[in-house]
Amino acid sequence: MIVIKVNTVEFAKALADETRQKIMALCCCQKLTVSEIVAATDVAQPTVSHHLKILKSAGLVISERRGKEVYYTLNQERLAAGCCEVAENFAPDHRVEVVD
Amino acid sequence: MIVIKVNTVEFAKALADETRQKIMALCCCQKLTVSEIVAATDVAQPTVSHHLKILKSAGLVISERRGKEVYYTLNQERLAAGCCEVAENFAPDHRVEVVD
DNA sequence: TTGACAAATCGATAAACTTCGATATAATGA
DNA sequence: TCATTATATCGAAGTTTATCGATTTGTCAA
Repeated sequence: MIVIKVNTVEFAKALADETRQKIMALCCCQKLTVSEIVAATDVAQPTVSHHLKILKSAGLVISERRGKEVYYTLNQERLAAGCCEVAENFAPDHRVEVVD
Repeated sequence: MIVIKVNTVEFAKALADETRQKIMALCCCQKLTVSEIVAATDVAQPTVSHHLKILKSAGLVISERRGKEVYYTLNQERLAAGCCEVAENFAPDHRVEVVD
């Protein structure tokens, strides 16, 4: 079993924005280009790129260039690990786990 | 079974600060007065009160006045619920649950 | 009711963050 | 090479947030 260590402050900061949560919900189960995310949200392209950068720094999205386009998708494993890490740190009386 | 609905943006914002995470870690398993939290952290009393207010708004701490002092303790149940809510929203392929 | 202590609120300041227009970089096809 | 399209970076403006000193509020005991 692989244990992913997550910096919980960086993790929480990455989540702590409505626009980023929208982006995360969008590319949670699919790969989307920046343009597609821009079209699906109400923010400008540089803003989307900015948020994607923050999410990427936190390890919460994975990117993959295909020609001119870059596809982004949520790193669900990392997200689940972050949630568990937070729960472990602050709610030790409640065992929160990834059940597979 | 009681399902606690958590606003994930407010939840993440409440977590998204190092000082608040320190405070949460401190009063995670015990009741502490504001003075005790001030003594244990490196921040001024008004700052601690400010952070406690944010945590309380998010439902993450419970307070209880006893005479002149106010005791704060982390609401672990709420914290675990928030973690699960985030995981459910953004990592639906990974089942994250509170295991009791 | 007054004095003392704990905690909350106020007000100001500085730092961090979000947003976007303008511009730069990257990739492709003509 | 040049034009075009996609994305990233830059720089500035506006907003939010963290912090703390000063003050207020709440509680109790004398």
